Amino acid sequence: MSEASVPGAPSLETVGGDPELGVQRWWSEREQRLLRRRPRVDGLTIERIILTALALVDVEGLEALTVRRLADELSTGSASLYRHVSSRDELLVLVVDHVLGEIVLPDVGLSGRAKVEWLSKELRRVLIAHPRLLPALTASPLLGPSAVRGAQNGLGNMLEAGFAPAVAVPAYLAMIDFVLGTVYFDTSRAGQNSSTLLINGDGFDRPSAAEVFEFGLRTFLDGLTHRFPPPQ
Amino acid sequence: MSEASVPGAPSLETVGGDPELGVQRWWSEREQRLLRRRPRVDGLTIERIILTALALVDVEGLEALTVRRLADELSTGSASLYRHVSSRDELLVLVVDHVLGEIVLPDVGLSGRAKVEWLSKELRRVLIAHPRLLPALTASPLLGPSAVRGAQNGLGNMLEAGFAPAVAVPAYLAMIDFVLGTVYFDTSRAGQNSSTLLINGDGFDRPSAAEVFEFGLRTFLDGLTHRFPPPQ
DNA sequence: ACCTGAACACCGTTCAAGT
DNA sequence: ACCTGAACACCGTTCAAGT
Repeated sequence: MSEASVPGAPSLETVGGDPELGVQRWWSEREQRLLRRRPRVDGLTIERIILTALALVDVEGLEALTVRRLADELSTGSASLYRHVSSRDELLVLVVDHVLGEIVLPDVGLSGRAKVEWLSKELRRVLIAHPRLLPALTASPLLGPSAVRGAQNGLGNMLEAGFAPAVAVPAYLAMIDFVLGTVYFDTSRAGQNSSTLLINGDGFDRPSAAEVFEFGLRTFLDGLTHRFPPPQ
Repeated sequence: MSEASVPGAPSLETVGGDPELGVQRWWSEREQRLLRRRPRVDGLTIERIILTALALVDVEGLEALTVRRLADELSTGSASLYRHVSSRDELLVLVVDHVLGEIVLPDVGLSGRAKVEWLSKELRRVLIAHPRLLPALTASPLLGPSAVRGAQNGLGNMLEAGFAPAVAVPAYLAMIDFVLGTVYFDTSRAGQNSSTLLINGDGFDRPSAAEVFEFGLRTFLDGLTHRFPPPQ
């Protein structure tokens, strides 16, 4: 997994050379590259690679996704994979965006608040469907086509729910942080027992991860409506 | 980083054999072991190992923390480190709890709600101080002595703020998820640009990570008070 | 008893040599 | 032009041999 860039380095989006993995320009240049490309003779496609990688992660975990192991799974050599992806990190970025593509956008007929709730639940749903992939979520900025689609819908929903941009933007971002936080720590070992055993030790009931999510989402949205009542 | 245990496996806390890394019994058995231990002649102590590992992560990132490299840093061989920690994962667990030990608990004179806010901000503060360590947070349940100290204080604050246990418990857990979510995604590459470039593209102002955190915390706590008004 | 050099079984990635 | 075997420079971890 790649490290964060050095603070103070020039903005990655504007520099002339190769763009950093996963930033906006990286995605657009990748699209150009894919269009220019001739079909490969060996039957290997990036789609097949991504699906096989995801299946491997789902079944055996992120650690099992090694370039060599994936090549085995595809009956080829590890070097051959490097004709389709330039690094293991790039592969992870592609798999993550593929999973975000499973998000079903809310029906346009729903109210703004209902759309906000729908999208949060969908994000949680698709991520929980692939719990062992989650540590890869932080490997790159979430700017692939599916992530962008979700973010545009999500922010749009907040605006449609009647919040001014100066409220909708931090509200949207805070809600994403909350959803990712619950998913991350509820499915990883961090949340598995976490503070909870303690709580059991104190004789309190332990709510399920889903209950904590519902509770937090509802409380946050109620607080939002309470702090910023919709204009009449 | 270790993988989550197989779902459906017997509870890790109650089985007879060696407890899984980071669970409660693991911590207590570790304490027993440390008490029985004679001082080492080579000057290597677990404290020195933890501090050196944390410094290495802070300066060069989590990837640079290899057993071999850490051994170099301590002028010894990698095999020698295995007399103090049984794996790289165990080392990460110890470093994470060490960092949580930097949390300053709220002054007892503060109100319940002020204590809740204080602890959330402290958790955020100590984690942000070591951004490159964060991916290690999910490697194990957070049940070390410092994590337990923080969790007990955190839940206690919620109760002291006047919420019934059935509210305080999910509220506490949801808030932790939110704090960890903001820290995680604001400091990792995932949040670095995230949905935010998009937003810039749409002409909206981009709030800072700190602003999103403050906004979310305040909104959540307001929602909590609104949904569950304190008895008189 | 304690310590550790050297080995084992892996990694991600590159590149010269093949077709 | 496309593909890939074999190598390079690493890993985490173990264990027999040393003191």
